[in-house]
Amino acid sequence: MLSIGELSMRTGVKVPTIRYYEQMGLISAPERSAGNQRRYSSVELERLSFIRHARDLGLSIEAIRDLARLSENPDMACSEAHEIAGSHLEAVQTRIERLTRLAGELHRIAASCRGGGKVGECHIIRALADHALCEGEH
Amino acid sequence: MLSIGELSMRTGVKVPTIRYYEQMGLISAPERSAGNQRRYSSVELERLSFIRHARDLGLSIEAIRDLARLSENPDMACSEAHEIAGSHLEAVQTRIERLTRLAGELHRIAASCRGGGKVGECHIIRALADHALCEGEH
DNA sequence: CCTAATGTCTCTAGTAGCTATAGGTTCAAG
DNA sequence: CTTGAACCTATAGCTACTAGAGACATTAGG
Repeated sequence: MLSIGELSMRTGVKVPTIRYYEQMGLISAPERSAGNQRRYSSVELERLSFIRHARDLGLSIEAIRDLARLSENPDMACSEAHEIAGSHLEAVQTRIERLTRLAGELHRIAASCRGGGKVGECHIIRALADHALCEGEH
Repeated sequence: MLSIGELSMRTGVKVPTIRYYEQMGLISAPERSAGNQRRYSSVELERLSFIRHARDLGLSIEAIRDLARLSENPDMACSEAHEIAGSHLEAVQTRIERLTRLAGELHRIAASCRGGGKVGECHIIRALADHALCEGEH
């Protein structure tokens, strides 16, 4: 039986976050010690590791709730899991593209100024004030 | 003199967001009509465009507040502006790298399953449950 | 000039995913 | 048995908005 602190260390999920997940219904309420402290078994350790990993991959709490529900019914078809992972992948790729365009723009803006002059002539400020100076859209 | 709705249309910033920016001190409280409605001049139009553009580039409200303060003192050195833009660029690039690694991992996970089988043998679920199956770190 | 439709006002609460604080209780080591 | 760390609940805060309620203002048409 693990205390919440031990569970936290083993999974890398912070203590308040574990309690938060319990509140959100991502993990179920565990047993309690005589003095009302949470005591976890290896089942919960695995479940929390699963959640941690999925969070690291950027999945939302909602998506994880769905996946976790699926993983508890091993006989269900896994097309839903496939769909969740796929649509998340798409979202991530979209975000990468967007960020890449932004980085290009920012690079251009930042490079236009060595930081030595006065704000009055600063290209950064000017570029930010005037969208028309941008190369692409964002 | 523009109403808040007209200002919104011209800048692409939604009406409640404009009021929110005013509350946050990003823009100052404008004049009011006889009936207590906000009336904006072109000064505020420019300022809000500036903010909009900077937000589009992903800058935080905090950073924008600093930049906007700078842009009002044209005699100040612009090294600070340079620094803000530079450190933001760095943050964006870090995020891109991280996301790219994640996308690779997700792609691998999603590709391992065509969605036809049962959850019990699903590689997506298994991969999420077991970090050790991952290729890189994240 | 009146009416109806639309726009605007303030205030409050909700979103995601936590994090932090306060004030109290329990546990484990010495 | 005492002490100090870990734990408990409950509440508020974070970012950057968004949504809703209920009341007032403006404007175009008749």
